[in-house]
Amino acid sequence: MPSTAISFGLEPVRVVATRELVLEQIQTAINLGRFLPGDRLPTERDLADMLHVSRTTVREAIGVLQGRGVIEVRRGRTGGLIVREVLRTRADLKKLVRANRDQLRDTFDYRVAVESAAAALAAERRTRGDLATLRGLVALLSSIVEQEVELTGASHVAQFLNADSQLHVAIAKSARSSRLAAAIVETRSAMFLPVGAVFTKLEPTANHLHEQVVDAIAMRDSNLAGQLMAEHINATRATIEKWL
Amino acid sequence: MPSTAISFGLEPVRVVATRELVLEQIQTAINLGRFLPGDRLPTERDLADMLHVSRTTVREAIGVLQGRGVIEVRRGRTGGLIVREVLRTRADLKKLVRANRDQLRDTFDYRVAVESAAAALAAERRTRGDLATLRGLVALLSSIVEQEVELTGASHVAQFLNADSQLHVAIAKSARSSRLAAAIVETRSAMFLPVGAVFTKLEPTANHLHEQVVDAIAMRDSNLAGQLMAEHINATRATIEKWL
Amino acid sequence: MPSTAISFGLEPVRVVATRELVLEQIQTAINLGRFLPGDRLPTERDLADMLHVSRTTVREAIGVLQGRGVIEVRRGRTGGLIVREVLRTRADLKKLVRANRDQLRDTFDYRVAVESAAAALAAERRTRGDLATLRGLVALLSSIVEQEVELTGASHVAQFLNADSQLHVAIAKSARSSRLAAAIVETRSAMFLPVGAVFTKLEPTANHLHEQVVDAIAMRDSNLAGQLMAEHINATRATIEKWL
Amino acid sequence: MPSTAISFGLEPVRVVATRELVLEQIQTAINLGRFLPGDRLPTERDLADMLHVSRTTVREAIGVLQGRGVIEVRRGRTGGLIVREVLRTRADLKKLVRANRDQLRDTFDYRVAVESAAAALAAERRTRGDLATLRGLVALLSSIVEQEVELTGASHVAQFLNADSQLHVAIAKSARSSRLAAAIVETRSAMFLPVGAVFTKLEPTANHLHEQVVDAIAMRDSNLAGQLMAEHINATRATIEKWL
DNA sequence: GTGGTCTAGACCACA
DNA sequence: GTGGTCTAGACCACT
Repeated sequence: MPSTAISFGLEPVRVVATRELVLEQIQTAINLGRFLPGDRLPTERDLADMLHVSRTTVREAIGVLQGRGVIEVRRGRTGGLIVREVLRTRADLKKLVRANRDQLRDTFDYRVAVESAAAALAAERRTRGDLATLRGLVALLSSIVEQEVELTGASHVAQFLNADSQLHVAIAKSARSSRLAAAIVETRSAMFLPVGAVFTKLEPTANHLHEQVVDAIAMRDSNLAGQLMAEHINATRATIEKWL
Repeated sequence: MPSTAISFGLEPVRVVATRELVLEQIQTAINLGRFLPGDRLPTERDLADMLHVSRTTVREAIGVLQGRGVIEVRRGRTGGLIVREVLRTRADLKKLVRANRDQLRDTFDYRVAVESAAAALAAERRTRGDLATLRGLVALLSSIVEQEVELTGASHVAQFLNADSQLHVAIAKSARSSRLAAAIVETRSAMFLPVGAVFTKLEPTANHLHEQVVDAIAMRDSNLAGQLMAEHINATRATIEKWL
Repeated sequence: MPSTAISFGLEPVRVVATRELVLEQIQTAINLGRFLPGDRLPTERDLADMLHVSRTTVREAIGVLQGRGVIEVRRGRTGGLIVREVLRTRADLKKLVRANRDQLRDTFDYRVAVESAAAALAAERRTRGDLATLRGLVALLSSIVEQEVELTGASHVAQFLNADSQLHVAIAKSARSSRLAAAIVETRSAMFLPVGAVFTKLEPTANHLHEQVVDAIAMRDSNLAGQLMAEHINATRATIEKWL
Repeated sequence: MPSTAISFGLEPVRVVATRELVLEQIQTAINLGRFLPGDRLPTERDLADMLHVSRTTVREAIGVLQGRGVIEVRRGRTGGLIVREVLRTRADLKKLVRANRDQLRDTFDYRVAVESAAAALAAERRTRGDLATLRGLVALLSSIVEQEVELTGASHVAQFLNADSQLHVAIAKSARSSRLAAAIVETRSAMFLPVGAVFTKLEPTANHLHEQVVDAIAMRDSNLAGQLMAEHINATRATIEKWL
């Protein structure tokens, strides 16, 4: 039963400044691997257009990201906003992740719920076009896993995560559910830190469950798709929990 | 695959004014039946304290609610903010709900995902205290269903919905998942209109599935709890879809 | 040409508290002789109803009037709000009036404008009923002038002023002009002090010009009515100016 | 004779919120043509200073004006509060004016009274400086009337009305009467709609009576000045009445 | 003691 | 440097 303190269900509101939202958007995009280390972000002007805010506001967010060491601003013709290689000691990361342990567990519970539901619904609702997209993304992931690693381990993982995110979102889209899709994007961004901390190099098996999930979706086996997805996420959870 | 337009995952930010958040909080509390028609909301000053905003901001939200006809403002010592009986023709409601049909379906998909996950987790994690709370709420619901109806049908339903909301949130709390709890609160508020439109009087069976879900939670049968909850919500969905 | 300071015609606004308006209304009614010394005002409750404000607000105004010595509050069955005899030395009054000399002149200019216009229009537009009313009021005034003076001089004058005000307002009403009527009421109240100060007893001729004005109105002689009214007011002005 | 209902001269008080006064001030300034379509009002902060109120209060008034479509709000460095071109069909205007026909007549009666009184007094009291000002304004009006019309008819008229208002107020100032001046400003604002509706383009003769009035003032012919002014206003009245 | 109004000042987002 | 938003506190009018 609700405690008397919130007996009316009224909780303090959190004011969100526009610049925070902008900051979050860009940081999230980087976290999700949309921009890999060394990549150039769109110009300030383009970012402002995309986000429907003024350049001033974008600049403020950029300033913060620069301060965080996430991006580097280079001037001149060859310049722009360059995503930096994130260099953090694993010990630092572990400390950081541990501090948010409860939140992490909460997020995992939520991920299992939404991602397996999305997979189950996708099995019911996917079109042939959806399936092609999913297969394509699985293939892309395989090629990333198997590629010659010329990059640092971190970048390799980042590249994988980018495609991985696309796949999970594509599943939610095949499920025709915008709320689930939004939830997936949001939680993946929230998980970036622990995932980046734990997976410093790709296991050859990283993509196996993906294939099985997509197969289940192909076969329209709703229960199986949901179950496999839950397994997949719980596997990640287990790996991280062990590491902690 | 994501369209090129959002190829970077950067979407326009939605600036959220504090007053909108306040408005949403209060409207949600009313939608969930935390305040029944005829009830008095906390005073403006108390709301401001609860929500950690200034009275001015609260008043702006109050003004909107007044404009919507949701509350009535009475001045003087014995005055206050009174929740109004919402009087809309069923035809109007049907039109309104139909206009948001896609959104409604999306919400139901999402509800099935989060509520059944919450029930399943609750079966694993509930304490004895949680169970007592859940049983208590089920009993409360039963008594509401069985009571002599001296109220209007709408008020009777509203009273039921309030206790119903409390039960569902209590399940999420038993699952020790704040994200799921928040999702449940949010979606229930979003469903306020269609539910209010369809259920104009309580069926004697309205509470049966609740009992079964709580029994499954009591027996720590995770799968069953999740399954029954999904059934429960899908039953509501079916009723509404049929009505449309 | 407007000075640069108010080049936009925007001047500071004066905030008017409700209690001031209530105070003004009651004070004005007394100034105009609507309530004579010794009269009882309506009860607080009735005043509140008449003025469309709460009793609290009326009480505040009453308090001020009591403080000014304008009314006396008597408790009990025979009690009520009693208008007091105003006792001021003539020297005090002269000082008071002199302090507002400019304003007084301004008001006279304005009175000449509106009252003679009202008289002129009344000559054009009066009905037979209007005329009867006007004649009645002139007769009333005559009877007051001629009556045995049992009262103090001040009360006698006050009684006269009351009827006098009614006549002037009746003329504006015969002119079918609410703006002019309102202006007349307002200015007469503003003139109360100087007039009360100067006319301590009634001249036998006090009513003569009234008769002539009403005659002109009866004959529908617009110009004459306006001219006589201007004369009438300018006579008062001259008397006061001489006294100052 | 006054009805018993107001037998004590006590009428309901009208509570005036500061924001209403502010609204009125700004709307009046625009009505009088102090700000022409396309002009920028002073900034919110400046208006607050001028009107001796807080910016919040100004903003409330601004919001109403925006809602009325009277001004347009532009953000940013080059933004501000811009007076909009009022576009209403003449049929709409006619309907609007007709609805207030009684009030319009009342206002005209009052205008004749105060404006001709002001002109008459100005003839007696004007200084040489006043005369120069008056002549200047008449010349300005002439130049407006004769100018090549590159503007829309409405703007041309608005420009004329602005100077016209200045002239009439200047006459009241020459009369050394603040009450008359205030009355003139107020009534001119009240006539904004009908005048704007009727005079869609300037007649070449629009300024002729002005010249004659000022000549009469110059010659210190009080009666003539008042008479001509009355004629001038009655001419306008006749034009409008005919149009209705 | 409730809602209604106003203030003075601050910071934000925009162009 | 503009409008947009929020705050904290005060006083007022109502019942």
